[in-house]
Amino acid sequence: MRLLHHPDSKDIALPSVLYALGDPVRLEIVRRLDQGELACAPLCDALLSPIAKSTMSHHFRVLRESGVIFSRKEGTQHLNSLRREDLDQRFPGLLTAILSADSVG
Amino acid sequence: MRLLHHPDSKDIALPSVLYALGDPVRLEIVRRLDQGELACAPLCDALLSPIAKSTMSHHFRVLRESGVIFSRKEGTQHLNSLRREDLDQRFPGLLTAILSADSVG
DNA sequence: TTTGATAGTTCGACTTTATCGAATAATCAA
DNA sequence: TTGATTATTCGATAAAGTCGAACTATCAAA
Repeated sequence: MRLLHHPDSKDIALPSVLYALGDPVRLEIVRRLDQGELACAPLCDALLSPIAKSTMSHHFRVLRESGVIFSRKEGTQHLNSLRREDLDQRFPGLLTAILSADSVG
Repeated sequence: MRLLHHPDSKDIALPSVLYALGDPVRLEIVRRLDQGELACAPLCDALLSPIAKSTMSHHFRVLRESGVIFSRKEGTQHLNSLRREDLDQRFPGLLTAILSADSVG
């Protein structure tokens, strides 16, 4: 198993973060992670439209490599969480504005 | 000349806005438009890396159709401006957080 | 009007990225 | 070891981005 790459807080770039969040599926993932740590499978099940596992894997990688989420391995599953502190420190107000926005928006 | 399409304020969607801003060139355009209305050409000249006119045209379309900018035709040129009020009303704090972020971000 | 210059858009080709299903790897429990 | 669960990787197809060339629109000067 390859080590999961997470950028340092200082290396989290705004365009990458916005890009990562600029996809409806990934934005929905982030909304749910705001409630707490979750594995891929329950997130996948919770989505409105069915998405292939491989595609979900891709979405998690984009979120992880942009610095939006942190993934830790626990048994057979990966538990994902929002990097709230890092993001708040790096881009104050951004995550709050995004998560407090009308979810229909 | 086809009419330029601008979404109604209420139809501005968060994922689309984040997607539009999730590109370094478009983010740079928005940063400059925060200083005031500008046509494409001066923006194009001001960019760090040279971008083809046709590509710039594409970027402006993405920004316009997502509701981030307003474009009005004046003579041979299009003057672009940020839809600050609409965005602030729709997603409070978002644009402020993005524009006040470290530009190196 | 016609000509020329300026500002952007559209088109076709090529490159890059996204999505999917199938196959694979990793972990745990029986 | 076998089987079940969880997620990643691979190869193929579909979608989106980028470019230069050709085109349209507008204005100004002759």
